[in-house]
Amino acid sequence: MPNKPNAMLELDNQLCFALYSTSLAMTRVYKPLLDALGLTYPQYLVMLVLWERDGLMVSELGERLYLDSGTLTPLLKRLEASGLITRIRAVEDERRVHITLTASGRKLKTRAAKIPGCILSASQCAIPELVLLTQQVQALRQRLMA
Amino acid sequence: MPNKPNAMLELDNQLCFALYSTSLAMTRVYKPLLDALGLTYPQYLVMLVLWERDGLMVSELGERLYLDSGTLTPLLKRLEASGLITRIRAVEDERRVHITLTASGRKLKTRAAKIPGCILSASQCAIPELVLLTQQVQALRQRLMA
DNA sequence: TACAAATTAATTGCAGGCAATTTAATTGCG
DNA sequence: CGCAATTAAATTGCCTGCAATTAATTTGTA
Repeated sequence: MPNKPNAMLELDNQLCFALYSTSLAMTRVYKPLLDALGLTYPQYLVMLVLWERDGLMVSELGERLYLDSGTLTPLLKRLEASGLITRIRAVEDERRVHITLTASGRKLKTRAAKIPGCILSASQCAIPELVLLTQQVQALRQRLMA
Repeated sequence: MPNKPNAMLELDNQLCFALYSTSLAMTRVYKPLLDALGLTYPQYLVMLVLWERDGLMVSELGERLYLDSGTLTPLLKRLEASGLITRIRAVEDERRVHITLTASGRKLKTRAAKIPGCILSASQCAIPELVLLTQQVQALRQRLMA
């Protein structure tokens, strides 16, 4: 009965592509702001986690960001090389590595505090709608991971 | 007045991270389905475009997917090596390269037609909500790119 | 017509993501 | 206790994204 038999295969009908392309568009908006801090977008996410709670293990960072050690280990080495974090093996269990902010890493939070406002204005979106959209996308994520 | 001065910097309040993590979660759901077709997710997106309209130039594919030649050229070479497309320089303007489906590439559409239904059921989401969410995310993309 | 400007892909180099494997340390069970 | 199973992080290899540059072609204009 549908007059478009392949409507579900059309690119612009697909939520996956909307998410994919919008996420990349978002990263492009962040790029100049993060360049000024010397961070990439995934590195910024790690810093957000650590600014909330310092001293996490690599695996705890991974649970928070839904990323694995194959992604995080080299990224964390670069953050360490930038002087923003330290990577220290736990003495009580030497398999574990604790990620801790340096003074410089903690200090960066002040400058980063300006970023969300810039993104908000770039998104041209009222805050209540933005909060709702965030919750809807988060709910979708939970269903996809189930 | 806010009791959470840094609420905007919290990871789970950020739309960007919701989009980023949900887009990656979506790709993970696609992975086993696309493995069966021998495609990666971005390669699948290129195939979606070509199934809608064949013979596009690299730059037209890029406009449709919001990707540049630095991403597309190697990806298209891999699709060519897989025997799904041909890359042919236009005779009327030899700067341009037309991307055309092979018989094998056209045929793959039949098998791919089952994928959207699988994703729909994985998303555990009613179609009207899904359509609305897609439109909202697309609208955000347009505002971010403005 | 000659030649600078533009356009289109391709190339280079770097930083993710992620599957698969490896290394090292710890747990737990016989 | 001894040793297999488990766990945590690191490593390897491949495929994106993307900035910056290059190469080749075409356009437009003096």
